[in-house]
Amino acid sequence: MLWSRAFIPTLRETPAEAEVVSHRLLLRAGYIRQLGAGIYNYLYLAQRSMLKIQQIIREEMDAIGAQEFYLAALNPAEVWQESGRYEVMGDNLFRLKDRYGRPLCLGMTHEEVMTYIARGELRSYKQLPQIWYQIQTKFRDEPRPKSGLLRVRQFIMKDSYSFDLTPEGLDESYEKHRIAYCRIFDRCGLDYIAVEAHSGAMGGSQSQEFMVKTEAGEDYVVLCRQTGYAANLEKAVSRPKPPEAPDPEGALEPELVHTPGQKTIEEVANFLGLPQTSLMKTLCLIADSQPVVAILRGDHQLSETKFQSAAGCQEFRPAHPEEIRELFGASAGSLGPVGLNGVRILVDEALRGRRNMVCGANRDDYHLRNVTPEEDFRGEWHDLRQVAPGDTELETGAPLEIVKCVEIGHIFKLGYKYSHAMGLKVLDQNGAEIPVIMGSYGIGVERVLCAAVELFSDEDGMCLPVSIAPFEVVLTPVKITDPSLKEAADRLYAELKAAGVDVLYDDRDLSPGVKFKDADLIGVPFRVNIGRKLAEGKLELVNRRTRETAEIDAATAAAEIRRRIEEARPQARH
RNA sequence: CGGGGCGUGGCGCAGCCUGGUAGCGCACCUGCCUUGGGCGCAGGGGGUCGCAGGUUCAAAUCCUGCCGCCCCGACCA
Repeated sequence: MLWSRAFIPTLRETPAEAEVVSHRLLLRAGYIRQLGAGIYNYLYLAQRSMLKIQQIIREEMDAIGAQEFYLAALNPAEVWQESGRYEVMGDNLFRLKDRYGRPLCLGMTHEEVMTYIARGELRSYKQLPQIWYQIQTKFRDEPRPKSGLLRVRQFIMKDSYSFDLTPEGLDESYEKHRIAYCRIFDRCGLDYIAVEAHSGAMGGSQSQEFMVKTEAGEDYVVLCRQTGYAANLEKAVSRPKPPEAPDPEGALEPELVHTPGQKTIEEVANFLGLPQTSLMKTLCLIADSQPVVAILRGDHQLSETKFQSAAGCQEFRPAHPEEIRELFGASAGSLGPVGLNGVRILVDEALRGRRNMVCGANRDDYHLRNVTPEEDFRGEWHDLRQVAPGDTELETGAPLEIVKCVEIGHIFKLGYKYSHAMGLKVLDQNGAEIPVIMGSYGIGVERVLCAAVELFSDEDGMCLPVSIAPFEVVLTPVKITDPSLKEAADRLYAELKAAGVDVLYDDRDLSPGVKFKDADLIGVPFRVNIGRKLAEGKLELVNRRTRETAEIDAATAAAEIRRRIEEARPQARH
């Protein structure tokens, strides 16, 4: 492509609304333009990168025997009503009506449609396993689109679905995907982490997310460098920091303490001269309309996802002050589990074995000393707390760190959720009807691009990996009006094109500084300067990421450039 | 949905408080000049001041309502 003919609207200044690095650079480099909140147009450069990412995905999916479909994005509501997700997805699902008033929605993922196809056509165990995938636009009415392409309302996703006869078969399909995902992200040149994940509203058992560490992310991952443990904060487990003070010994009876005006854990701890670790925190949640009480160590935070699974509820919210008053006879500053009847009590594992702690007395301005779980109250033991800084690895006690990440892919075992809901069954060897077991596997294509930009950029712009950059090399004759430079550039351009290299030829009559700045900004991994050294038969090959400059012979430049591009191309390591 | 901010040529902003001529930098067009890191000189084009209503002789500016976008929170396969 000739730069003089290409639509690459680079900006010298950053549009005011862009905060995160990838958003700023994608705008400045002329990759994307915004159309509305969470809605973007992908211009020439973005589309080239997106297509390269999709091609890598396609190759690796095909390599595990997956079959590409093209599915309807416009879905009749009935299909989603069957699975129950028409309600579950709430406002996140874009809904519309056709001219006759029939309800439709825009697909935010395609479990329903894939299951719909499968149940109509799959009849026999002989047809399994199957892996079907699509690379298509998804729609989600996000409550708050943000961070450029990282959280949007319309985006491209690769999603695949596996259909197996047995759980063992699902294990195989899942493992195939895991390896394919590693290969895809390797080939896209990303540094990523595979972490244990919560399977959330999708339902299912085992689940892993592929994460890229970046400040622009919205997920937190708990990592252990020594043991390799890696899990989403939503599901991570840990060994808590030990209590700061020993518990009083002995079989002491609960004792009322007057604590006027002391409501928060911090206030009560200070008032009594105890560390927060000697207190119990009592939270009241309304889970699927039923009150549930959660007891945690004073310094710990409730993990919402863990609470939800422990309570086994669809949704929950903090109780309102009136509800708390009615249940406990006290307000939120003085709640405790002692003497509570008829309410489910969930107790965090970190309190197991603790004795004679402090909690609220269910009487305003009073707390109780010497409260011991299992003796003074009973509840169901669960892991309820969120991993906190300073916690250590559960088994080994090795240090943990918590890092901010963006999720680029997610694989999980769905199990029978959709086959049951929608009646997907096949006949086995004995002629008996058995439900099909499913898996679901997604990759956010824009997020792969964003993650690459977040990972590889500097003050001048992007430094994209060769495999997903819109061009592999840019030719920059320093002075296009100089016939000898132009002639050399023309020839090299023709040779590179003939060699199958993705080359952008900056044939614009602009000062070299402008051309260098533009090339740096759009992130092409190699630049060839054609300038003063040409008289000696030399060109300069500049590596965008390292800034290393090599002199190469003009005569054999095309072959040399090609060699270096291939050398720089990220390889699958799995 | 709660809190905050912003809407003025393509981009970045000033002007608004204290009503009266829409302005600056970049980008763009023409010509000359220049050519190894966003070059110089000269000339030029482009704006319903987010929308609607109100106050006023007069509104970008004051008042009311609405819309849009961004950020924080809530939310989120």
